[in-house]
Amino acid sequence: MTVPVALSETEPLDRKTLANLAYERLADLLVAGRLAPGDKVSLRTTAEILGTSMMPVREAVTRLVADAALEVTPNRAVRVPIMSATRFRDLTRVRMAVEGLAAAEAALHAAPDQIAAIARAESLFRDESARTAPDLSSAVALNRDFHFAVYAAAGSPILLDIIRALWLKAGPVINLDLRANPERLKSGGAVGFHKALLEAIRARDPATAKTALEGDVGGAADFILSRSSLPE
Amino acid sequence: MTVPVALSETEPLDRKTLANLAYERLADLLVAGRLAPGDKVSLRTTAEILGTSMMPVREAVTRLVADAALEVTPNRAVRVPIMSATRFRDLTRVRMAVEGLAAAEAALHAAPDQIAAIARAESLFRDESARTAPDLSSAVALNRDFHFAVYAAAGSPILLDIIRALWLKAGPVINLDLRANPERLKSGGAVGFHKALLEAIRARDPATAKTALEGDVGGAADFILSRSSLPE
DNA sequence: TCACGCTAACTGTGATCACAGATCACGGCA
DNA sequence: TGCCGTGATCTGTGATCACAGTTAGCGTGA
Repeated sequence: MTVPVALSETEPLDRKTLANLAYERLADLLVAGRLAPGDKVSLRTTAEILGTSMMPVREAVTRLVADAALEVTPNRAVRVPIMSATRFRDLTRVRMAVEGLAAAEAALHAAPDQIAAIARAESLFRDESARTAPDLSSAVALNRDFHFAVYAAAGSPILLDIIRALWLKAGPVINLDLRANPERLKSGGAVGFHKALLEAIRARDPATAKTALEGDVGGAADFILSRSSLPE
Repeated sequence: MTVPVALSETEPLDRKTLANLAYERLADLLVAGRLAPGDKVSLRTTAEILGTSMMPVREAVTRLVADAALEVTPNRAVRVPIMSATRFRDLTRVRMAVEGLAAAEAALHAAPDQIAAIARAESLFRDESARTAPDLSSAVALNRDFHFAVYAAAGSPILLDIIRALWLKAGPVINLDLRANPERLKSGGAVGFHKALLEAIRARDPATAKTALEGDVGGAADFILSRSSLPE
């Protein structure tokens, strides 16, 4: 049996088990900052909310715990980990290195349609940020879309998985902070860094792409650390 | 209550659940190359071997599947993924970048006792490799010990977790190949690269450390790709 | 001898139950 | 009024059962 090329190049999508669906739900909440550090996640309660038995939720939570996106405390309670300033700095360093690498690779390898997708995502995020009263949930989602459009263009599935795991850890801190300090959307340089990143990718300039991304990630981190609501 | 400093700086170890023990067992088998690509892993069978119910194994396998260290085929069978040459190249590129970064950080931040531990591990691996008939299982374990002594010295828990996940993917291919072609232990440059890496760390030279590690990882990968038992 | 078909044994997934331990709120005592 | 003890209710962990689907092997047919 022969299959169209476009189809054979497509990644096998996750088996649609209830556990995978539960995982995606929880992962979305985490990267969107809808779950805050310290929030408890009960297996039975979320199972009831999702309308399933405890089993799929249990599996989803197990995976998130393995990624350190959730943690189970010694007292048998699952919660979003409380990130110390030290750990946040570590996370930011790793993100700048790994996502910087992905941005550089994207500059080298992005196909025309991928560049178009990145440009589209950049435009949507810029428009939302420019509104007088930006919708925070939309802005968070559009920021994520832009970043992952770039990372997808790097053409490395393994790197992409690593970055996804990093965002699960960073989401609660970064996007919760954004909801608390929405002025970062305007005063922060996100829009500028995105524009620079897009242009670097268009120019096939990996070094500048990496620098732009590091500015974006590092800038937000500095902002949060200066407000320093983080313990330790 | 006050606790000794040395104690408070220690990482909280994994809760000793049966699921965690099962995970460690399976992870060890994978990084040691004792499980080959394509090998099937039955939940019930391994549960019986470990003397538990299916439940802990199920949880361990779930985590390994999430890391792509195992996969469940569309026909409901869990197996070690079969790595294509393309994917192996991707994995190697990412490993060189990430583990290279860790090596550089280790050169910058390694404490004296950490350097001593690295030197000890280097020596043990060198001795084993020099034997007329090296024990492959020992050599594989000692190589792992050396590498992770370096990565631990980088002082980044997050980077360490990422690298652990990479080794779960690489182990079956690399260490299975080593068992098939044990001459790589002697002809390959591992011992030399390790020595260079150790010296670079001692000299606080991150660039050289990164280069040495890239040589080690890249050299083994080139050897395997040239033998090219990998599909695609 | 080869091919077909059937059954029996296996697969992961989901649900349910059991259990030990921790938490929390309520009530009684000082 | 303030504090301590206690039981009801919650927590995750492990075991067991049910189910639908796949695989593999054996026997029967041509």
